[in-house]
Amino acid sequence: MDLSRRERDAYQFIRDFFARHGHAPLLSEIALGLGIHSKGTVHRYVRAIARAGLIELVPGRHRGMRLRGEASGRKTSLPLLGRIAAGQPIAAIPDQEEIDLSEFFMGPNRFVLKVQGDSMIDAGILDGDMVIVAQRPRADDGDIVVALLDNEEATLKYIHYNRDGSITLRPANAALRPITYAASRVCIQGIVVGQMRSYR
Amino acid sequence: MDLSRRERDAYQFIRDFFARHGHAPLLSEIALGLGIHSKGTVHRYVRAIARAGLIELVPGRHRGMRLRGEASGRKTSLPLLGRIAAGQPIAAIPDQEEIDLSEFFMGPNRFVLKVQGDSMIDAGILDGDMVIVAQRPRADDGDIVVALLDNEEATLKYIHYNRDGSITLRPANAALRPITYAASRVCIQGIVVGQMRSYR
DNA sequence: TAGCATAGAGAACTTATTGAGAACTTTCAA
DNA sequence: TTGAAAGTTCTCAATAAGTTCTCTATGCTA
Repeated sequence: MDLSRRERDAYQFIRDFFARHGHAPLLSEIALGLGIHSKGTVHRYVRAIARAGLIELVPGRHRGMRLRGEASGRKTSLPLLGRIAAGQPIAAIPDQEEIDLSEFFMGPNRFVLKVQGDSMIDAGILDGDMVIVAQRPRADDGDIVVALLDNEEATLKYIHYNRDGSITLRPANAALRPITYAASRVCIQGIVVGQMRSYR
Repeated sequence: MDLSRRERDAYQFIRDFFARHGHAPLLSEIALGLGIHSKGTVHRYVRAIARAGLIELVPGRHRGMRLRGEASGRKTSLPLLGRIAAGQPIAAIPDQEEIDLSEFFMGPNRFVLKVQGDSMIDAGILDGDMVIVAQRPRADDGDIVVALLDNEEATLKYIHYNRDGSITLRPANAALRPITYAASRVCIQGIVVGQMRSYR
């Protein structure tokens, strides 16, 4: 049982709402979130999501829905307590979100690389960090990409497209220089969508 | 039951679309992707791909197709392809591990903070990053800690213990100076065990 | 050259999806 | 207790998308 586009939007909103508030949204809140003015329509979506087995409905009740599946089961999330740096003690920060670590970086066609070397150090990507890469043949100007040079050497760099069609790969390290290549020599393996580091 | 060239193109596009968006494309999206102006033609290709058993069709529905085969399971791990920076094309690197994102940072009594400001920039912790903090009353010399000053201000700093019992909190930013406090003024909320960042 | 498979355009039709809103019942908090 | 707010069940309409055709063109090959 598949969901339509708006049904998926609604499901996304519901999950998001649960993560943020710890309880289910009202139909009117979903409607607001989706930019819809009819709660009848929203109700139809909610029923479709329930039919697909993604949530469970408690008829009649206000906020009468529960998440099903991993969403409610195994805990893969940590509380997001707030911002650090200034002002208040952390414990006092309200509006407790949850951040789902398995969702944070997951996506189709992604992989992880362990970074070696300091070429992206000024971008906060250090030696030994992991970068999450989305496999894609094209990037936008300014993206951090994994690029293959002459089908031999793989590197992590900022990418810039030049007017003459050539491509400049720019390290984030004051000690290293950008280098420009003919577009044919550069094969983009993917773009960096995340980075993580473990201290211990 | 082989596919023609354009049918293969269409199948490729569909797989790609699933990978990128997590759901099926419209006929018109496939048409756009292949540079075709007739959805009737695309429909013929899609039927051929279904007849070949590569996808499953749900007649009538918008985006009514499903990939068949490996593409269905939901994972919380990503392949760790290897190290980047030098030498070989990534694809050639063997020894494929999987890295489980929900395990990587999970642990008892941990929480996440969103970093504000540049005080730890030289440690690769940038404005907007998330840090994973293990709630602990004590830290080791040199750890990055979340410390509460005079029960009022929470900060993220390196911690150093001095011989006279005082505590020095040291930013990782050349523009800022370490400050030394009496131990009684510093309350350690936890130590940073991880850091992550999401691009775009 | 005739026959066939592949390719693409597009018309005509059917159905799905989306949204609004009315009318009704039930829940819940003051 | 009670009434506003919330959920439920409809219908109506507009639009977008899928389906089924026919027509044409272009190679390939028997």
